[in-house]
Amino acid sequence: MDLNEQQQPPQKRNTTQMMIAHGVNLTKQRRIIADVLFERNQHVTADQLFDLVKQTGSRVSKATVYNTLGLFTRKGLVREIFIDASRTFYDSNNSHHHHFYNVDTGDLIDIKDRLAPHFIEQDLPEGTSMDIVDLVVRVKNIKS
Amino acid sequence: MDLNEQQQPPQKRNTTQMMIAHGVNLTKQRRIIADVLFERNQHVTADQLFDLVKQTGSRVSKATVYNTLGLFTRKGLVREIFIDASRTFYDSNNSHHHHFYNVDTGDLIDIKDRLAPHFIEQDLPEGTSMDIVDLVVRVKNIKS
DNA sequence: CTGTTGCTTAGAATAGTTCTAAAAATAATT
DNA sequence: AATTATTTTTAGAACTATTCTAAGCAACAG
Ligand SMILES: [Mn+2]
Ligand SMILES: [Mn+2]
Ligand SMILES: [Zn+2]
Ligand SMILES: [Zn+2]
Repeated sequence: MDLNEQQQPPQKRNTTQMMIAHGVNLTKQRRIIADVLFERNQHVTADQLFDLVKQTGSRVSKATVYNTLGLFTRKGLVREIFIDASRTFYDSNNSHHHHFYNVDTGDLIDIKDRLAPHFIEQDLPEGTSMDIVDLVVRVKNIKS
Repeated sequence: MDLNEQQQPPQKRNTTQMMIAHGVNLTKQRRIIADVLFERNQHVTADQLFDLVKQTGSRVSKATVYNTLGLFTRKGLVREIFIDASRTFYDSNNSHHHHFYNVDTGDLIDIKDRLAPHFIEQDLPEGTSMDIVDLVVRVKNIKS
């Protein structure tokens, strides 16, 4: 339902370095957002992230949270995951991996290995059965 | 951008039979919608389907289009494909397959075979390169 | 008929997201 | 430093896909 802890050990990342490496200009608000977002591997909605920032005592507008998530996505710092029309998650773990989404609980958790879809069924989370495999390969035009 | 023709030959399907087989009660509006939707394999948004129905001269409310697509989805007649927060497509081909989505053109086309994601790169549509593979395995709780 | 249930409908409401336009911060230039 | 240009933030309005509401209609059973 809410934030989903990840299995990987939470290695503290240098958010300043990350932003510079990806060509993101540093600002006060972006630092705050990045620090909260990359504190650990997690899947958060824009609204959840907005709340998390608030909980640290810092004040960042919701518009900036959206703007920053969009920027981070374009720059490759985070991955957008579209679960349905009203559930967009941002994945602070930008490495290549896929997800289990539990339609009953709303849990969104990582698939550890790059398993072929046909073999995933063997490794479902405890107490769950396969619902639907949604694979969308997004391609882009080769710029000429 | 708009409706994407599919590669498969459009075999006319008996929509009445389909609905009965899936436990959908027959109504005037559901027949109209099913006839338009299953006329061929296609990926349509609710709004596009609403327009298509209008073009046949029949009048069905937008609410009923949404209700019917929801019902058809629950009964397994169609598949929902969530491309992003404002793009939900309904696939009139409910057989197990995946999709290429072109982020530049908006084209949504079928992936013919059940390829493992790692081998898909070899078979991209002409003039496109891989953007992102979005695989979400939806699981559900085993009811006790 | 009469009541019950299921279905359709218009329009209102919801909610996630984007837009707008102005202020603030930051950087560049003289 | 002072001025100018650029970027960023912000509150709130606007947008839009979808869902909800509540009333009417259709089908059907008793
Ligand atoms: Mn909240
Ligand atoms: Mn339209
Ligand atoms: Zn993840
Ligand atoms: Zn398809």
